Parts: sequence; structure tokens; C-alpha cells
Amino acid sequence: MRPPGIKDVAAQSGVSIKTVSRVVNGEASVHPETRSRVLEAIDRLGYVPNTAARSLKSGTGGAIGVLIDSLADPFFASLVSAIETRALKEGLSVLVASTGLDERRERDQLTGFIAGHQVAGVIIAPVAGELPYLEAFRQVTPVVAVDRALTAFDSVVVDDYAATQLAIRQFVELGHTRIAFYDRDERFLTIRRRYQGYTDVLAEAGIEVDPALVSWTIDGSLDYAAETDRLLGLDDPPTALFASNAKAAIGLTTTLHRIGREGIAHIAFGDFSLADVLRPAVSCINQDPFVIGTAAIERLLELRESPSNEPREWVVPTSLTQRGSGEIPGPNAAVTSTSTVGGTAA
Amino acid sequence: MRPPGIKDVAAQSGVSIKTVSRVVNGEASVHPETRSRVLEAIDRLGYVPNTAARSLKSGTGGAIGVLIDSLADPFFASLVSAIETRALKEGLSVLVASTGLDERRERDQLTGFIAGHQVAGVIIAPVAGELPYLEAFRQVTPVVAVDRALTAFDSVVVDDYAATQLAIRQFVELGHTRIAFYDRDERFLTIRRRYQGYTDVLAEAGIEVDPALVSWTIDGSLDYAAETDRLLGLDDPPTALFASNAKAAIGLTTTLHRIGREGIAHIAFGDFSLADVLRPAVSCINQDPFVIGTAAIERLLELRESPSNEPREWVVPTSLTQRGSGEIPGPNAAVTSTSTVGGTAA
DNA sequence: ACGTTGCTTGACAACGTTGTCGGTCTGCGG
DNA sequence: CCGCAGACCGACAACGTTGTCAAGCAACGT
Repeated sequence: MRPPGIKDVAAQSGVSIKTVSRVVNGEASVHPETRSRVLEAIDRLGYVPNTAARSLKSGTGGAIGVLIDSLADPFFASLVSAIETRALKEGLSVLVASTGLDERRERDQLTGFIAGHQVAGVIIAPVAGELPYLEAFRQVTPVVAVDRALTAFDSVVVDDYAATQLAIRQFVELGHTRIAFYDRDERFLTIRRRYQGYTDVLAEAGIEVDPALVSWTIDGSLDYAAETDRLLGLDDPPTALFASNAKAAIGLTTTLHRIGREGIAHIAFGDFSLADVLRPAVSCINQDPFVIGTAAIERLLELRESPSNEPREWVVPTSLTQRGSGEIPGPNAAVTSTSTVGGTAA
Repeated sequence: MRPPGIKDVAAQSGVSIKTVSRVVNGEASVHPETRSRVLEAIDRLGYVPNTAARSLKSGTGGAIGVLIDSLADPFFASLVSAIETRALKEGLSVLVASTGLDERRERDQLTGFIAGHQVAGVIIAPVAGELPYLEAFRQVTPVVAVDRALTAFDSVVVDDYAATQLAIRQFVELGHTRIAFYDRDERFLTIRRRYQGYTDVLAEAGIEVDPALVSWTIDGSLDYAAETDRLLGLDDPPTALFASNAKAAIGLTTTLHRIGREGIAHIAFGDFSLADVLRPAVSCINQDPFVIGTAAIERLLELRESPSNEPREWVVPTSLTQRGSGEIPGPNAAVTSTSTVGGTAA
């Protein structure tokens, strides 16, 4: 009833279980003839090593844990896809879980991964600012943060600040002075950094930050239709809109198109499907989840070999993809520019 | 260095490891006072049961395996998301892997799940038509197929045939006689069923199936731009287009909009993000991955309780969401004034 | 002939958990 | 007072694998 074990293979091929173990693990000093006899038995029985026993013995198993906000978010789905693809080459499985943005759940899932499943490593888009309770496992389980940086662990991120500056600066150069920021959310480091980029560019251009132009999210649920109504109904309404994340971008563009105001300038942080098909096509800051995911697991694999160097922040380059919606001029003169930010490790 | 084990808890609370085990597993006949002492020690040490040891002992572990085409496909990403959400409530983890549509890889991943990780169950979108090698594990590991049915195992699918008929029949009733079918792909049962629905409706309407209107995929990579060029360049070009899957739908709509031919009637099998924002909004057959995923894991959990009934096929309902692009009349329209309904939010 | 080296192999313990079995203790009826 | 049921608890084996240690054996140099 149970799958065949190492003992069955040993019996079949007339050797000890230890020899089978040696063959399976590709150790040297096994007689070629013995090896082939064992391999034949393995093949005949369809033997597959039991990972539970392995990780019990070794203390670290054949899977890596990936913990993200939600798999329903295309950004994270692509990220996990990249990780899974690379993990496969390494013979590692992927254990995936979502936090739903709940710190308590994040902690439970993490301890489940590390103490429960004894994963070989963790890639996490952290909800909490820091994860002090992971310190205890530092030596045994490598951790890499993605999207949102942690100071205590290696992190793979994009330069949110510079990328946002690029977008806002473009608005300013096109003559916009009333620029709205969608979905400010103090819970996330990334959004805080993006908001900082927004305010800094305005300051440097001598434009006062109008709180009425900043959409707050308290609990993560913003009604984009209502918020857009509010913004465009202001006495001095915005002439350019910045969506600080992909979800906001989709909500925003959907609303704009539905109420027929798609002619207003807008840029999204994060690309999304069909952004280039809309009229006008949506300009966006392009952060590639595939590149980020690949960099993260690559770093994780390195950490498995040589653990615990200094925590480092890896910055994946972003670019501002000009498609039309971001190049709509404001009330003043117009200039265009294209550039790329990031690309070096900090 | 290792996480605390049951032994540490036992030492802390002055009982035997067996008693700790009893407490952890909520068994009866543990003195309340002892129980609380143990629980306190568990809390203090941050003890988490080692799943490897558990599954080694019990022969079946605390994770379910999910095997799909690719996580980069939003349909499957949402499917896995639904599964993960439900699994969490059950205290089960999710091991996810992709096949890349490779049967060999499918088989490797499956045996890895079952014999290697001893998963508590498998949910799979099968690539191969049948999976005979799973018969051996039938009694010990429940399997549920999603999206593409298996005859030997429980399956959760949609009625591809009927749903496609609905769409094609709408085209016919609107006076279309030249209807193209994008992305025929003989490898998949679902696509074969959809194609069957297409040909059957044409036959019942007395319209001959023109092979020139059927786009074949040999290896899964269709150049939608080139294919659309070919179709619309025919002497007698199609007046209505049917995309047999979401990927084709995105490729098709992107192309149509890019070449300014979005006025041609089209319906997609599978909803996609922003389909309701395009002009015209894209009508589509709506198969909800969340419902499918939830149904699949629900069935899997049932199977864990009472294994191996007769294999059954569960059909999740679909609907044809009218948004505009599918209601564009053809040359022989009986009724000229078919008005399009502005799409409602998805 | 003999020790030494290198190659090949196996016996055994251990990883953390749970199932089996048996033990101790309390309270109760006879 | 004894016996017995029931509640509570612990020693031990076992799950499948790998690390440790040592043994067997051939070839080699002296």
C-alpha cells in the first residue's frame, strides 16, 4: 500500500539499504556493476525517495516556502511562477501560502514553513515591517524578502522612490501642477517610498502638496469610482493621476474609461494586462515580477551554499513605459523624456 | 539550532513526550492541569510539530499537491488561490508545481508529490489524457482533476461544449455565417469539446465548416497578429471571431485593437481583466476559477474522509456575459437593431 | 610474508513523531 | 479489607532515510 521504500530496492537488488542510499545520492565508491543493479531495481519498482524521512534526518527538506499577499494578484502569481520554474531545476518543490495582509497569519505561515515543514529557504513579501521572530532560525533557514525590503534579511526590490519620481517629474515637466496620488497606504514600505518620491518631486518643483489630492487607504479597500468622482469634482481638480500600485491602476483606468474621462493624464506603478490596448494606452512604471522572482531565488540558492553574509538589498531596474496616457500635457508647456532607474545593488 | 521538539516541551513541563503528543493532538484523557502545563511550555518554547516526522509516521503528510499548466496564467493563479484559501482553514499546506504542458514533467511532479512528499491529496489540471500510473496510489492519495476531465478520477470542469454552442449560436442568430475559431488545439480535451460545439452549431445551422477559418495550434504558440492578418485577408473573410481560451482572447483583442478592427464581432472563452473596459467591451464565456478551485478542494476533502467512490464529473455552471463585442450583427442580420448592453462590473 | 592503502560494502543509531501496550493511581462497590 | 474499573501517564518500537564506523578484500611496496 505504501510506495516502495529503500528497503524494497535493497531486497530486489541484493544489497544493503545503505548502498541503495549511496546510489540514490550519487555518492562515489559504488561499484559500477552494483550501481547498475540498484538502478535497475529502482526503475522496476518506481522507487522515489521519501522526502519526509530525508528532511527528518537532515533537518532541512526539499521544498522552499513562498509567502505572498495573494496568488490572485497577477504580480505575485508571476513572481511565484518564476520561482517555481527555477526551483524545479534545482529539484526543489515550492510550498506556497498567502498572508492576506495579516501579520498574525504571516507569522503562523512562516513558523509553519520553518519549524513545521523545515523548508530549505523562504521567499517572502513581508507584511510586517520586520520579522524579529525569524532571528532564531537565521542560521538554519535562509530568508529573502521580495517587493518590500527587510533590513535584517536580503531583499530584492525595485527603486520605488526613483521610479515614482520619474513619473511625477514627467507630469511636472508636461505642465501639470495638480497631480493626484491614488492609494497612499502607510502600511507598506513600498507605498511609503513611492509617496515620498511624489512629495519630493512636488517640493523640488515648488508645488505644494494638497492633501485633497491624496487618496488614503485605511484598510486597503478604496472605492476607485467614488474617489475619482471626489477628485474630479474638486473646485481645482487634478489634471494628472498617479496610481501607486497595479490594483489601483486597474481600478483607476476602469473608472476613467467608464465615466469617459480617459483623456486625463495618468501613469500606473506596475504594468498590467491590456494596458497597451486601451485608448489611450496606459503608461506605466514597469517592474518585472519575473526578474524579481528569479533574482530572489537565485539569491536564496546562493545563501544555501554560503549562509549569512551581511544583509543586502538588490535593486531590480524598472523603466517608464511611455504609451500615451502619461504624456498628455497639462495647462503649461510640454517636454518628454524617457529613462531607466535602478539596476545596481545598493 | 534545530527548532524545539516534542522532547524539549516534555522536559520543560515535566511529562513524557507521549503526553505532549496527546496534548498536541487534542486527545482525551489528559489531566486538565497537565494539559495546561504542557500548553504553557509549548507556548513558551514556540513549539511547532515537525510535519516531516508526522508524515513519516503516518504515511501521509500535511500538504496537498496542486499541479497546473503555469502560474503565470491568471486562470490557474486564481484557481490555486482559491484552493490555498480553503486549505488554510483545514490546516493543510499547498505544494504547487507546473507542468509546462509536458507529460513527462507532469508525471515526474506527480510521483514527486505522492511518493516523495506523500501529499494528502492532489488537484491536477491534467496534460495527458489519462494518468494510469496513478492507479497504484488510488487508495492512499485522493486525486481530483480540474479544468480537463479524467475518466478515472473525480473531475471538476465546465460544460465546454454547451458554453461554446451558446456563443456560436448567438453569432449565427445575429446573421453571421463566416465565423472563425481561434486556437484549435487537439492536445486538450477542453479545446476539443469547444471545437465540437463550434462545428455542431454550424452544422445545425446548415453552415459548412471552412478549414480556412480555423486557426490551428501545433505546438501551442500561435502568432495572433499574423493569424488575424491571414483571416481578414481572405477573399471571404470572417465576420465573427471566437477565441477558444483566455490566452487567445487576449492575443486576439490586442491585435484587433491594434489594427483598428475591433468593430468585428468577437467572443472569448474565459473572462479576463479589463475585458469590460475595452471599446467595445468584450463579451465572454465566464468560467470562474474561484468556483472551480473551491469545488475541487471541497471534493478532495470529502475524498479524504470517505475514499474511492465512483469517479464523478462535477460541472460548474458558466454564463455568457454580454458586453458588446459579441452582439455585433452580421451581414444577414434578421433583426438590425440589436442594441448592446453596457457591461456590468465583473 | 606483511603492513598499508584504497575501494567497496554493511550494521547500527538517530532524526521527531505517534501507536501499542502496559503501568500506576484513585474511587467505588462488595 | 479486597478487587476492579476508569482515568491518566510513560517506555518502547517503528516510520524511511542518512551519517558514522568498521569490516572485507585486492593490490601494492618493502
